[in-house]
Amino acid sequence: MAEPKENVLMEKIVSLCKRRGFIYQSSEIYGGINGFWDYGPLGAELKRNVKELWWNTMTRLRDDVVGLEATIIMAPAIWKASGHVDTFSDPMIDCKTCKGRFRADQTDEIACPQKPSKCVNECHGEKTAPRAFNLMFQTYVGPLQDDSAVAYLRPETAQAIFAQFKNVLETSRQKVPFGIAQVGKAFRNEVTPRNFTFRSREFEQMELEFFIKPDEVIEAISGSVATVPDPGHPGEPQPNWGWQAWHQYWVEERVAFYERIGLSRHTLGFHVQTPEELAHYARATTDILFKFPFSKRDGQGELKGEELEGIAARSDFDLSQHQRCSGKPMGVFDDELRTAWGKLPKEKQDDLWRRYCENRKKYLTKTGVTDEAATKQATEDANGLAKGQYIPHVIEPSAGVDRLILALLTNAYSDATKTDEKGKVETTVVLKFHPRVAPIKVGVMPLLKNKPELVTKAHEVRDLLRPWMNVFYDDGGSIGRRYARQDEAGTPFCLTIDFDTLGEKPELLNTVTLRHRDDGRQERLAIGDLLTWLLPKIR
RNA sequence: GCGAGCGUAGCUCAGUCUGGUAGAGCGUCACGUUGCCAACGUGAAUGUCGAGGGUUCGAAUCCCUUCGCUCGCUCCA
Repeated sequence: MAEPKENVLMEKIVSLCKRRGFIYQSSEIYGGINGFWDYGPLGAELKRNVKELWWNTMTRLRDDVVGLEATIIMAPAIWKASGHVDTFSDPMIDCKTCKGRFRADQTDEIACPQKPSKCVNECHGEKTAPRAFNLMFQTYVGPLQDDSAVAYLRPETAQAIFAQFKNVLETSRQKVPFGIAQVGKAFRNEVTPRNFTFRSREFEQMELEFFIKPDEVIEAISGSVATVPDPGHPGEPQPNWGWQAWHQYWVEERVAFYERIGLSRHTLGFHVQTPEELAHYARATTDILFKFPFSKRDGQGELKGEELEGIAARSDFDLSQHQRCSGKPMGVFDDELRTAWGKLPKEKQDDLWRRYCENRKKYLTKTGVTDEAATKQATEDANGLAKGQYIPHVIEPSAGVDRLILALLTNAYSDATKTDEKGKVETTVVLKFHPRVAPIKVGVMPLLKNKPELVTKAHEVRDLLRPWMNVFYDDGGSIGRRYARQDEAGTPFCLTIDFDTLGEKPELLNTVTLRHRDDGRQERLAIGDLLTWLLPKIR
């Protein structure tokens, strides 16, 4: 395989991250630990900005989403209900002869790589016994380390949202449709961490669970479910939206978010999961991808991209599971539904009742409930619908923070080599972050540091801006070198305090040079106008 | 976890084959200088050559183990 220049780009990014203090390897002085990464001074600011923007966009700027911050260790039963205890532990078999690794439950289906005419369990390769690969980190709660004390570090933040659904519903004065958002750490004991921070064992997620009414309920209340328009943003949420409209709405909302922080649509990719790829409970999943240098290529040689976020329509699976496993009701009561139901013609009632019942039964049967018990429970659930009760469905936009950070770094990276008059070749690096995510918003520098009046004035400008944004003060070296340092950190603006600031040209008294990172352009701004100029650009 | 490659200063890398006790460029720091894009001068710091063990009079260099990184199998946010 040709050594692609993409790998060279990745290497440049990794070394820049270390050199400038974005990302370090965890525990480096002890030799490091595989799959764990620390954020340095610039990385911590960048990450904080990204999480704050997400939080503000998803919760504070909306009426219909509230926040949650749950613990990392939860009752282990949650992970039984969610399916993680079972599905995260595929028994695997290794073949010592052909070096292949196979799922133990598929050895009679997969062809042997060396003898494709035979399947794996018929070939003569020397195979290991099946070994469990549980991807959840285990620990013990309390001093006794026995089986009853086993607990897990959460492999996703989502389940806490489902587990606290009723509490939030009852204390937030929200009604379906509404969402619960959470940002936090999650842990997966990945078989092979890869691609810098892209697949880590400890990572951070930004997840929204947006609860909606089942289509049958929409139909009962609004007469019919809105048809989904052509691709694109479907506009302001409407009462007659079913899961498809809501799913499309969230995909477009999320893309708009990425665009607002500098990832234009052409840097993103989309993957609509095929029916075979979908989890059995999912109605649809659209992945938003970013074209990383290490991404695989499609038939035309175009980068396909790697997943930043998945937006899944998960039906009522999660709440149903927790209702079934905890024995606590997870349904909601909807007065509007009860009233509307009473006014429906008998045929319509019967039709909706039958469809809701069928969907409930389909779910219950798939979880292993006997046909008889499933019929009984589904009938009860459908009778509840007629009284205004249902289990909400959910749309889940789930994003990886660290992956997004890596995407922003990759997207921002730009370098150029130039030769000076002495023939010396140097490489200049500019990180073209969108000002909203840039770790340092503005560099403040006196033109010369041996002129105390310049330094004093520069300190004043720094102190003026500091309460509002992350400011970096620098008086070391030539002005060009200081600009270059800020370019490498991705600082969008630099302010230089010069003799005109002090009134050498009286008409320029109390103005500073504002220098733009991406093109070096300069303009003159009054110190008194700085905040009104800067704030809209960084928020 | 399996297979392949790699690991020398903050970064990029030379030195490893042919053992003799560690170097370059860039960066960093201090002082001087400085009139808008990595200017210059002087001075300084930094490595138990990824870690541990072995062979040897002597190991960055040869051998073993281990940790980490990259790539493939597998998995996902």
